[in-house]
Amino acid sequence: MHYDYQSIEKKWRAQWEKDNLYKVEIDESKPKFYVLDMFPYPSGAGLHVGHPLGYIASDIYSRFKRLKGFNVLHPMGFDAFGLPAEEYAIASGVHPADSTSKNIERYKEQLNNIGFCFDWSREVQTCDPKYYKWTQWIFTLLFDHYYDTASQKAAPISKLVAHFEAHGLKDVTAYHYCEQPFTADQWNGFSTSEKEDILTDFRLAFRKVGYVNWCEALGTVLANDQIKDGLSERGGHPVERKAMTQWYLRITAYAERLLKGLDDLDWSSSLKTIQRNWIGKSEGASVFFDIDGHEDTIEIYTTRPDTIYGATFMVLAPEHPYVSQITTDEQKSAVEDYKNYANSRSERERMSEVKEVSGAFTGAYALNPFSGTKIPIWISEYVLMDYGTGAIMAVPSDDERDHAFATKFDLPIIDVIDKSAYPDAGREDKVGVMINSELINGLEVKKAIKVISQHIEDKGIGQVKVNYKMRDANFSRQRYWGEPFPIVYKDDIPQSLPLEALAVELPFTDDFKPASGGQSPLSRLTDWVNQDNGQRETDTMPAVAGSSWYFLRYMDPQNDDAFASEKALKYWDAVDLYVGGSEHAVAHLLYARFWHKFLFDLGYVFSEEPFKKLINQGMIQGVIEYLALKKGENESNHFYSLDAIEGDASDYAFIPTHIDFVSQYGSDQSHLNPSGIQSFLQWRPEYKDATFYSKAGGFKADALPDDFQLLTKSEVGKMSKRYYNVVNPDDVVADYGADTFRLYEMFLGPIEQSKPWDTQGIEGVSKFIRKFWGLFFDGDDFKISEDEATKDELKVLHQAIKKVSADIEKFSFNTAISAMMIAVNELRKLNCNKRAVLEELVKLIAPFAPFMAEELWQYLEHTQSVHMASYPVHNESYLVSDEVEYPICINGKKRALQSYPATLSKEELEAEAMKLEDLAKWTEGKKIVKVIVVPKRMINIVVK
RNA sequence: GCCGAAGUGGCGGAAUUGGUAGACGCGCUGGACUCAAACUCCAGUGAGGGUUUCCUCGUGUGGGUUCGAGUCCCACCUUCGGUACCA
Repeated sequence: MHYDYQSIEKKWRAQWEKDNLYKVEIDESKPKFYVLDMFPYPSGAGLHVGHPLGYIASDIYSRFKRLKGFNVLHPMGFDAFGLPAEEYAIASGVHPADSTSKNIERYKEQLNNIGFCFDWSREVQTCDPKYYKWTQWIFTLLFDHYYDTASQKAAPISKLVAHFEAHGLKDVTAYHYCEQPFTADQWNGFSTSEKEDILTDFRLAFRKVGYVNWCEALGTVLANDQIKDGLSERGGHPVERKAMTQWYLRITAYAERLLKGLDDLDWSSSLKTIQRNWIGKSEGASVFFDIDGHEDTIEIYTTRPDTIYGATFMVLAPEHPYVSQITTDEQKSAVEDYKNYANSRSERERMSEVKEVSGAFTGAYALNPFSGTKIPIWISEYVLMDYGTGAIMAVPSDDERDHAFATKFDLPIIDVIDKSAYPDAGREDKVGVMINSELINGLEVKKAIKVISQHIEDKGIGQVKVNYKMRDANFSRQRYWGEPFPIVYKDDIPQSLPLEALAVELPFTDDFKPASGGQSPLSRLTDWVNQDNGQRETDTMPAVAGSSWYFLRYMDPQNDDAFASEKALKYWDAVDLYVGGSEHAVAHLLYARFWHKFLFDLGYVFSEEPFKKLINQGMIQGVIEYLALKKGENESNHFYSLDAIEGDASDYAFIPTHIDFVSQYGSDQSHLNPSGIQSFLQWRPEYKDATFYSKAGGFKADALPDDFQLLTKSEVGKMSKRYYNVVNPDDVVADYGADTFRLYEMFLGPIEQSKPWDTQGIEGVSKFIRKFWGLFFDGDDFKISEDEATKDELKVLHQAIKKVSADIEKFSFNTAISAMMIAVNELRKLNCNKRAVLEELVKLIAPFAPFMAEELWQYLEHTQSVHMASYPVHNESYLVSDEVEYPICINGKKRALQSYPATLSKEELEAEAMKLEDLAKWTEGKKIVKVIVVPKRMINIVVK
């Protein structure tokens, strides 16, 4: 019988929806399993074939776990706030709420088309006030807490205030940035505003003036990961540094826990490394240097205190607060000029430039605390205000940048380490013996670091210190389409709103353009801004806000009294398997871990880490097909086949063409044939008069020879609207069916790997599906035998069960599919149509091809869904063979193949092998040194 | 530059973790069916040589360990991803 995937899939999609087949509830009688996908941003372009890769993998795993008896939570939702909808609104006038909900509908349709087992009753949309009410609430918690370093967890600000009232800053155990000590009396005398200024240095959500990545064209601040090569990732606009008051989250308080927590996570080592590098822990010392003729001292941070005798100058960041105080009159103009220069330079200029050393001398001198030498203080942009203390001791002998700086400005260099024992060591390697360093001469570097650090602490000029590269997270965006802050300013003092006042709903507007002076569009809505109790914050939260806790909401999505009930949070606990792209390696995964730890500290969640196991699916890329258009006078007129290009490739412009027109797409032979050229011209009529050149010469479009080929340039790249290479899963599903599509994406290779989309092989899995189907039919009749299965049939079946189960557990879906293909091929050879075998096989394939499996299950006269059945378990006894085929090797090279009864012992096998006549020619005249027998594997005879 | 991952047929990729390299699929070649084509089915398919049942080479390159290496060790090359003045 013909396998009619279209009617089968349509039928079951409707039936499953009607039955609420995938709805899950808390069920204490079953073990739970939480499978999560990174929820998508619903863009206007819709899903392309790359998006479902991870979803298919997690879907198979979810279905497998359910069949294995787990209560599986497998939800889906939408990361619905974000820049693209707003950009689209500015360009088209369509309100982001409208375009977003339309896009979400489209996404859901596409997802359902593929047959995912999402429990849609648990859907979450981050732009829904019912959802972001809780995003705002968590923010208020962050605002109202600080990090207590004694208990190593978050604690309420009220506790801190009580401490201040009784003891001032003294003995406070908190992670904070407050530098001015104060007593209890002073605190109690402070104004509300002064108190708030101090509390700001403690709150986990706080405001500060920061240097931010300002994008004028987009009218907003961007995160580092939204910038590529100094340009905004979206739109490619220039980005500059600008000082603004912004909201920040004090994620740095959690740096150590975020770092330590990685150790126990089942994530790929590369992902963990990325996070470790991002956190960037370093151990060193902070040291105070006296300034010649000034009261103040400059604090520096170094990981190489051992080289302190080699510190021949100091460098401050241009923004360092001391710069103006210490600069001498003679140097004032030079320093001012340099500060202006550094400030004016955009990120792009800094990054695109070849490293060129620049700086200015302040005219001031510091005193090296150990050698006592007067050393000049410079400023340079290579020292960053945001890292360490914004000041360094420069050791040109042992630091590349300091060396380059010293060379350029002719500053002294003193060698302090004898590295003659390590000829391969570089300038910054921590090896060698100290010289020219009075207190530590003769010590090895590692020992010297310890000894000098002790001296530093003993002298009271500094202390051993741990530093992190990670910065506090900028949490403000000057945009419309995001969560409003639950903050009201009263006399400029920010106050968090109580839960009863939440959600602070995003007010309606149809004017999305940024307001002047870096203000969000919300600042124009004065009725909304001005409240009885003060003025609202007009910035909105960044996209990471909503995605930092969405996985908790799925556990109890309708709850209006809590972000999720304690019962749900305790039952579902944490995500057991998280599948998503590595592009979220830093921002999302780090912030989500941070929020989760914070909620854990407060007792709202019951696990310290949110994502126990994480798999990064690779990207499915597109192939971009370019046409070579000759540059020059008749710009729009001359297309060249790739093999007819004359001269330099830079004389040609390569314009992307729609991949639908290209024959042998993605190969070396990709080309436009005459009908492809006609399609191209219909699409781009401006080229209708063009001439097309191949090696055979130039032709007008209406005079192309039949065999004309215009070779195109194929390049693997992003699948994107702008390259006209987007492949919509709906089309593939329409052509081959969802089951084939699912199987094919999995069959392409390991899910972690990236690969270009290529439909070449899809026929293979399509054929497999039809063969599978065919096992159940004789002509048009469903025909199944109730006879007992033979030994051979059972062996084939149980081999498949064993392999497929093991492969799913290790996410090796491509090999699981091969195993099923092998089983089907073998059963066809055996003409097997026995229920005892085929019924098990249907369950085996159900997670991969849910529609076909369900249809066959119904043919097999079951009334309950196959997706609620239980997964087959293999029986080892069917797998044992009576005979084992042994390769017989001479010196490790296979020379013969021989079957022996499986029961033979090592000694018997050796004796049997020695009798083989085939081996005579290899052993003749040689001495047999030894024989290695590995039972069930191989026999190797070593001769000399 | 630094960190991470990976290099296997014409292609996507297997290889029980040190034990028959190339499973499975695509593509290609030949054959059957057909008036013909598609579908389907059968056989072959790493390279080179002997052409029958055989031999040599072969997992990025060069070395090493081992009875035996795609797998382990050392050095190098290439590709992809991350990161970038982090003191």
